[in-house]
Amino acid sequence: MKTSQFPLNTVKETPADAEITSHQLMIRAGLIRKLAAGLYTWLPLGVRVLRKVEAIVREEMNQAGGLEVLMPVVQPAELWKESGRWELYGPELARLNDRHQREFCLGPTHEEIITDMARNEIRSYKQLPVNYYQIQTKFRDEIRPRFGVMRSREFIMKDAYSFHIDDACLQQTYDVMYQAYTRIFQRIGLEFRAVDADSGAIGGNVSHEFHVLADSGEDAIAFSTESDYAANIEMAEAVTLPQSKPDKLDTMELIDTPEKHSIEEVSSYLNVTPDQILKTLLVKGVDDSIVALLLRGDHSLNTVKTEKLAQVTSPLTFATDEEVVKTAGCAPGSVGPIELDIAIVVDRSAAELHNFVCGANQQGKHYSGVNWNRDCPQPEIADIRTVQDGDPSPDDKGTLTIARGIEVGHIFQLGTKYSEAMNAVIQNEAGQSQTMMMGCYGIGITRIVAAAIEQNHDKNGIIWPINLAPFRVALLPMNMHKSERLRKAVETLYRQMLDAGLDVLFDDRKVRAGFMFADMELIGIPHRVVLGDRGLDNQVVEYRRRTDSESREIPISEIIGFLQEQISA
RNA sequence: CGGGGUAUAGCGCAGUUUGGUAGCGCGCCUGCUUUGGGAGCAGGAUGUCGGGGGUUCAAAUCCCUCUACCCCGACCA
Repeated sequence: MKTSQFPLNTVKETPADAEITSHQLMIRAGLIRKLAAGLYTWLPLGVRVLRKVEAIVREEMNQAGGLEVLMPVVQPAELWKESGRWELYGPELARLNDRHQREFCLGPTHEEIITDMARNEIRSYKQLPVNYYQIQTKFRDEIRPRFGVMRSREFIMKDAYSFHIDDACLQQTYDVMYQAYTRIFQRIGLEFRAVDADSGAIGGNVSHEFHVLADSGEDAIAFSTESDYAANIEMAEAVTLPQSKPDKLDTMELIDTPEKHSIEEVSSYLNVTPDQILKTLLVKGVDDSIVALLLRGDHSLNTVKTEKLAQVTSPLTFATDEEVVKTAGCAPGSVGPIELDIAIVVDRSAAELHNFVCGANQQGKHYSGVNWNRDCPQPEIADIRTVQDGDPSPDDKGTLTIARGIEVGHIFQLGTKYSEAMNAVIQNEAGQSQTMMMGCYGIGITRIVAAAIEQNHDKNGIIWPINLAPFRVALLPMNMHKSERLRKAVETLYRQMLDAGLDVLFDDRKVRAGFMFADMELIGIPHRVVLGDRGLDNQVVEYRRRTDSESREIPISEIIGFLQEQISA
């Protein structure tokens, strides 16, 4: 391709409304333009990248036995009412009426549609397992779209849905998809992790997320230094951190802690470390009750884990200050478990404390030297804290490291959540009706493009992994308009590159050298070949990798072979 | 949805306090010179000052109202 036929819509200035690097660079490099909040137009250069991602995903899905389908964006309300999600989904589901006032929605995901298709098309266990997928536009009316295509309202997703006769069969396909996803992200060329995940609103039990590692990621993931254990921090099991048992137990004392409310204040005032202080949080429980949650002072509450407790409400809601006063007899900051007559849950590590400090349920007073059972019955123990960097890995191998990740893929074992609600049954070997098992598998195609940039850029622009690059080679002539001999040589080289199957962008614009260099670095072309009159005299080109800081000379006759080697390496 | 902010040329911004009929940089067009890291000079085009209403001789500027967008919180590929 020549730049004269493929205009680069690059801009020098950073747009005011783009916050993160990938968003800024996508605008600056001319990949996307904003239409409205969370809605983006993909320009030609961006589409080339998008198609490369899609092609890899499609190949690997086909390779893994997936069957491509294409379902509508607009979906009838009836199916959503059948699954129960018409009511459950909330305002994120964009609803609309047609001219006959029939209700529809814009598909945020396609479980209902595929389940409807499957129940119509699949009759017998002999047709199972099947795994349908599509690469298609989704719409979610996000409360707050942000970060460009990272969290947009309209986006492209690869979504796959598998159907099975039993659990074992589902597990098998799930494993195949796990492997396929691993290959996809390897081929795309990003540093990633598969992590244990919460299955959230989609439903089901087993689930894994695939995260591209990047400091700007919205999710925190925890992984072991010694094993392949990895989990979303929401899910990562916090193991008990035992406290060395003291030789003798202190006596419990009531002490004045005037105006000392936070853990830090109490800690420095009493000169005890935060891990010796018990933190008491009051949250709303079922049936308008209040529940106390106890944590070590240096630990923080994990809401995802806590919401799974039977005693508390979901979503988790903190008690108001008035409710705290009414329940504990004092304001937040002095609350503790002693003689507190409500449901109490203590975190595993907090249950290990001895001689600890806690609130006394009297304004401005704490107890010190508190011990479980002697001073206060030990409450129900649960894992309700968020793991921290340096915690032991739950599999007992190594310690946990916390990293930031961008969720680009998520696979679930749904079980019969949708097939049961929508009566997707088949006949089994014994001739009886049986509800199908389902799995579902998503990849954010548009998000991958942003994540790739987030992980791979420098001050000059994007650094594409070779398999995502809109063009793999940039061919830059120096002042071609002044030298007919150079023009001929570069045109010849360009044709030879095309004939050799190289994905090359030939910059035939009449612009200065620096301008070309800056543009090609901004749009992130991995390999750069420069040819000028001087090089022509010596029959050499200058070659430079996007990640290199120096160029090297390669004989013109060898450059194509050299590039092919570099690209396949 | 709650809290905060912004809206002036394609982009980035000044002008608003103190009303007088719109400007800077980048980009764009033309010409000349230049040409190995986003060139220089000269000339040029481009604005319902977010929309509507009001006050006034006069509104980008003051008042009312609506809208869009951005940032902070809960969701997710």
